[in-house]
Amino acid sequence: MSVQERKQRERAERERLIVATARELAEQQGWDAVTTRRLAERIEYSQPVLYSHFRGKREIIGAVALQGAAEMAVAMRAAASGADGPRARVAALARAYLDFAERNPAVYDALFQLDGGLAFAQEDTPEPLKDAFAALLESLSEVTGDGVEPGLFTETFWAALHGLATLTRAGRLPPEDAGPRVELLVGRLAVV
Amino acid sequence: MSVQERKQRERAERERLIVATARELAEQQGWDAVTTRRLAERIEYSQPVLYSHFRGKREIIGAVALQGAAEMAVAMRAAASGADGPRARVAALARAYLDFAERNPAVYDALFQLDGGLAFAQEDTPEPLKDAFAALLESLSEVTGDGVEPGLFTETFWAALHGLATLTRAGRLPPEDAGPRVELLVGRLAVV
DNA sequence: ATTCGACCCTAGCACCGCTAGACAACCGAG
DNA sequence: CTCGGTTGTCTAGCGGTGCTAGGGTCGAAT
Repeated sequence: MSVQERKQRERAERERLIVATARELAEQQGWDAVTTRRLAERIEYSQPVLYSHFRGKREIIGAVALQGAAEMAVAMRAAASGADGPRARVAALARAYLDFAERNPAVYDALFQLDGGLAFAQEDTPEPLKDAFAALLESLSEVTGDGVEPGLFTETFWAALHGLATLTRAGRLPPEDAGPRVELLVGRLAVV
Repeated sequence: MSVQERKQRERAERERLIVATARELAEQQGWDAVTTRRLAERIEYSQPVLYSHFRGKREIIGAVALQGAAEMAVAMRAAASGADGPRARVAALARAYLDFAERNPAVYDALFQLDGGLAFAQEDTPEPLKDAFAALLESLSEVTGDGVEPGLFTETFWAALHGLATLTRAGRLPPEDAGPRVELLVGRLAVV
């Protein structure tokens, strides 16, 4: 049995390598540069090996997205716990969100921009995604205000942050006033 | 001279045909289906003809985007002029924006999601883009509130709408509560 | 009528995601 | 210890992509 176990371990290790390499390549040169050929070459296997781990490129993107969601949840909770009071917490959360998007553009794209074949906002949504949303909700439910469902508020707040993140990075918004825009958003949306 | 003029006219007409066909194909089957081969076949010319009008696929996307920006500006002003009072005007504007994004997904993508090679938020930004932004600013500057620059407010409001539009269409947000989310956003961001 | 230039098409390049089928290496049974 | 069979990997190739070089045709101007 130990032989099979070793093989399984090696297989899992190689799968991690694939995901890590895809992510690295995407962060370095963008997702367009992540081709199955290049990816295969970097992990020093032939292309078909990729398809023994994933159905296709889409699933690889999905795997990177899940990894990113877990990291994002951690980052959100860290930012929230480092601030005093609901208002400051939400401000810190918003800044941390945009910071994450800016520092990990490829991961952010895998999560929210590209098709990774993942289900969102449903029962069969993968746990990391649900948890990342929960991390936002934890802080945002403190400033939701009366008569509004916290889930709905979180969705709206998140969408606003997402808009800022994507439009800024796509060059649609000038990067200079990023700070004031976040302040404005938090100041108006959060009810203290 | 009249021969040259006729040729120029025919050339311009064909260029319009290319853009219209690209847009149509994109709305019907998505931008992935807009390949130079398919596009060439539909306009009943060979591929290289496309390249005598545009540098490449990117520029075709850009042309569709410019067309869309002009239409969007018209739609925004129409929605604004049909409502009484600043608050109702902004609500109508927001609904019209999301409606435009939902009804013309391919055009919306060309504008804000894909790379059409256009400059945004700069001096050399094409006029239609500037004007679409101006159309938003006209209504939003009425509800900006004190101590906030209307341009900054418009950018923030727009980003929030963009987030709602893209996340909803990408299946990241459940479509059911789209209405309440817009209400919440307008209610909190707009200062009456 | 002839030359010349503008125009368009055929054919092809390098790349893409993905897969069929050949081959080698290794495991377990006799 | 040998031998079948399974498991795993690779080479090669399919149909597609954006884009372009080069040849040929056709009409305008001399």
